Amino acid sequence: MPEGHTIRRYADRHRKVLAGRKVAASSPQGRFTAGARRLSGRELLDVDAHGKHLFYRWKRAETLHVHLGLYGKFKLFRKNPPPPTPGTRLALTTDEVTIYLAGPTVCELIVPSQEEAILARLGPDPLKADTNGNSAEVFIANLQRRRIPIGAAILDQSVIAGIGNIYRAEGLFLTSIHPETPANEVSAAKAAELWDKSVELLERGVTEGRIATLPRVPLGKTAETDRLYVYNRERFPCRVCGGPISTGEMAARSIWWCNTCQAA
DNA sequence: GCTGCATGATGAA
DNA sequence: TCATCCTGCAGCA
Repeated sequence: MPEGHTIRRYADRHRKVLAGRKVAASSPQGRFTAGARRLSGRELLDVDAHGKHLFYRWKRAETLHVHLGLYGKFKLFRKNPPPPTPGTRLALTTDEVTIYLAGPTVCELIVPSQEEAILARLGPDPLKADTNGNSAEVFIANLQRRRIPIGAAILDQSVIAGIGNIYRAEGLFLTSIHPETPANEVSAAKAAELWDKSVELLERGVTEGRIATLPRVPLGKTAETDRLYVYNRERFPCRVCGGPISTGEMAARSIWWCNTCQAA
């Protein structure tokens, strides 16, 4: 379930439990044995997140780069960890915690030039808006350079980093932008609104640990569609106007919108 | 128990 | 545009 908020939470959690400690590493699955051996026993210095990418920095070793893709997951155990499943790509352990990583698209060691290349092809991260003062302007400029529909543009991680399929649909709905609108035809003011809404939604996701876009959602178990406006809600009326929710495909992913609330 | 789909991204065609 | 990576789970028998 990894959009940008999930990745940020992993970074924060892993920094908290691993930074400043020597970490034992192994690859139960065997597909990262050499890398794990290289890291094992080193001290973790810091963990960074940008968009959906994670960077683990070590004393006297290369940087561990992880991208979870669609299936990847971390699991953290404080004590009595179960044995790793056969698919566990990487196990990180200290005296206090055991972390298992399964199913990532990327799990590799990289040198600084490779990290620079990764960051160079990522757009601004709404979760870093306060440290990168010109992020909104960069995002707006990125949109103005593209003629593709904005619903496709904001899934492109080089335009804005960290948005996934749920935030795409919800962000466009909450800013009344029709997903088919060509990116370069969205006004700067509207684009700024979309950036601000993305910041707000992702920050809320980090705080709450799940994606909720309705103003008030009861804590505890709720169906996903009870927390959202349009995503996966083609069987429900629009929460704002009562009209039908439309669905289709854009950038090879399903998308949902309201033709009335989101003007073409 | 099986099937298909999912909050992602890439590389081949 | 499509197949692939590879995991978990909802929905259905």
